Amino acid sequence: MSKPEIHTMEELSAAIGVSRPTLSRYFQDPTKVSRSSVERIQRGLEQVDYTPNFFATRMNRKTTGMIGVIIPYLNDLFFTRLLESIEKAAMTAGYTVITQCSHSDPEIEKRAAETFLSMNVDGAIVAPLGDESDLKVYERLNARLPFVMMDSRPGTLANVDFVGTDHPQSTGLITEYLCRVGPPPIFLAMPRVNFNAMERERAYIAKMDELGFDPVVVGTEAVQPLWHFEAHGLAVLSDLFAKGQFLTSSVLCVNDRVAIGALRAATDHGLEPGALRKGGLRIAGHDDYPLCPYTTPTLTTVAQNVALIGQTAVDRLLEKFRAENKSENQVVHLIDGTLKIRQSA
Amino acid sequence: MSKPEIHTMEELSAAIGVSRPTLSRYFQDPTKVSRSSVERIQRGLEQVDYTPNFFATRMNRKTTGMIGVIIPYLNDLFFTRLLESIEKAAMTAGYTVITQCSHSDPEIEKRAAETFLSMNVDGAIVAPLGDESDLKVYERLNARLPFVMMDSRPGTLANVDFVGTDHPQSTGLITEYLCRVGPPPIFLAMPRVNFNAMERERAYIAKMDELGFDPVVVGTEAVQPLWHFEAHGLAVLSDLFAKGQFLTSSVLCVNDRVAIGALRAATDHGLEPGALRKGGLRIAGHDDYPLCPYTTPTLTTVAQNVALIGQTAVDRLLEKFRAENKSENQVVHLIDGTLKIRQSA
DNA sequence: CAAAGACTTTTACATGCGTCAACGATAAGG
DNA sequence: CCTTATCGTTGACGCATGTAAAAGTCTTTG
Repeated sequence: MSKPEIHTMEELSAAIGVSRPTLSRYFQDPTKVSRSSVERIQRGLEQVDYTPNFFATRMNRKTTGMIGVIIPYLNDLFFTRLLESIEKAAMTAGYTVITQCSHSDPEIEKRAAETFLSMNVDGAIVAPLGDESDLKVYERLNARLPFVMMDSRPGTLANVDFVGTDHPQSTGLITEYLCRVGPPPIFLAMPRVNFNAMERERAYIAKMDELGFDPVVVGTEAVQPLWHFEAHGLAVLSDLFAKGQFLTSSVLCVNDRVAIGALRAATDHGLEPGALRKGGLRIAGHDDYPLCPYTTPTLTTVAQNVALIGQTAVDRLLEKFRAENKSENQVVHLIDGTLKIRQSA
Repeated sequence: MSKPEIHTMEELSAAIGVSRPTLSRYFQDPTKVSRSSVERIQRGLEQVDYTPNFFATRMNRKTTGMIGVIIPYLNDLFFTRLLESIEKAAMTAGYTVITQCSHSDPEIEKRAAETFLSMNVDGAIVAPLGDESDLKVYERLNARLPFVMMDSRPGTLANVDFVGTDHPQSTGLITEYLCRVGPPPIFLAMPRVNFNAMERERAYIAKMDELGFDPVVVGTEAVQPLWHFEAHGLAVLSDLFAKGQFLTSSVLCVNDRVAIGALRAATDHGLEPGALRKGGLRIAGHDDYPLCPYTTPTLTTVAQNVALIGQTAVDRLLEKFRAENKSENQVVHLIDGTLKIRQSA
């Protein structure tokens, strides 16, 4: 960069002969400055290297143009897709997204929330960690900011906007499908610390009851670190196979990552899960993880509409920005899942 | 929140009877304030709800305590693992990580770099997009900040620190392995826009030459959107199978995601890739994607030491912080890959 | 040609906190 | 009890920009 560096608007204003406040207005919205000044400023900017200081601008503006997003895990393509759709929606609306990951640690989640408050973000979107989270963190955000909870939610939290999949619908859909085309499925669950995992488990049981079948739930004990979903599915199913159980049943997994582990367990035991093998083992998941079309066999699942969830969360936040403090009622968006029938069930 | 909210240090200082500068020093480092003041302040903080303003603190400090990180894709577990290791290393060192994703768009990558400059981050770590990136963006960052490039690098960029896998070593390792235990592999490449993809391709050719085999490279034409690696592997290999080629060869894929697509192609064509099938099709990848132990067959690959790469990148940045402007020479850390022998080859 | 009107620009103050130099208090030494 | 050294405290200024109100400027109208 051979261009001389200029660090403040003051210097810039001296360099190109336009007053500093005019420059300030130019950088916020060039149309608020007269045609002639715009040209003078633009000619000037070509000569030097200057960008307004991020902190100084944000500190004084009423609105920071920033949205804070917290997700629980990073190493999960479901959340990265969600994040991607949020970032794109926010970018389109002219907002900057600041992402923080809780890394499965409630303490980090709490710190991230405090950071957002101290940054005066315009709003926050949070996908909560689960049972171990401090609910006060969410209440605090909700009380002080436009706030939307996403993906999963604690049952006890009142008056918080929510956007996520309609799990009774989505899990009901695949449960019904599995029952229709083969033996009724058992449910390969997870330790009951994740709100969605619990919702899906309940939805499975409700649908089974409705259809007149006996629900069977396995895998609620933690045998692996919580976020190693594949390892969990593998361990639970391997264990059952070793005992000679469920070798020719249907298995509905709480999510696709668990299902991928389950597929491995099945293959390890010489089984080939698939819809075509009437009466044989079938395995299905939930989410439509991006790798589902590439597993062997390809994985039957229910797709969450990730793009719509992210977009809706941002849209709802934007609504709240406009509504200011006209205290509205709680808004809950439940989005339908879509059956993705592939080879595994 | 029944606690009264306090928005400025000024108010807080009035509320608990300690001068504002003392509070300022307390929040930066409590040991710089006398024992008695610390107690007064802590008692006061229990009564009210206050956090120092993020922007105001950052604007005035010489050092912002922030590290900017840019990664090219989000929907890739390799990068999320890298990000995770960076965040943990940075957190341990007391730094806050601000992450931006380029979403495969050089324009976004450029904006992210500008944002970091305007935020006065203490340093930046960038995993570049590839051939389409504007190299001036990296030069600009390197000239103005402690800067480390990570994962892959443009060949033409001089005097920039780098941390990444030693691809001649890692790719050489698996090429040699494949040649040793079976027929010499063809290389399932990618369009030549990704620096690492090119490095691995060259490393494969070099090793094949060294071993006296004829290198064969396929898949350099783009048939899918660039970042759909699995779809690329599937499409390229399916195409070749349809023409009756390479049905019983070995295939070294440029990375594991491509290999996962290749596995699917093989299975679709009734083939069962595996090391045990002497003379039959074998498929291997590169990276040790977290799902490799769960694919069918489990995927043989070379692991990149993600944790070490992330840690080293942060460490190097910290070194540069201390070194100030004592212009040191360029430092390049090349980290060995490790062979992960599984079922597929 | 003067006055009114519609914009622009500028003046002056505000934002929330870091930092230094001067100040004050406290404890050790005589 | 007074002096000196030490350490923590505070007043005053600085940081890079936003913003409301006052002061231009130029065009339009009577």
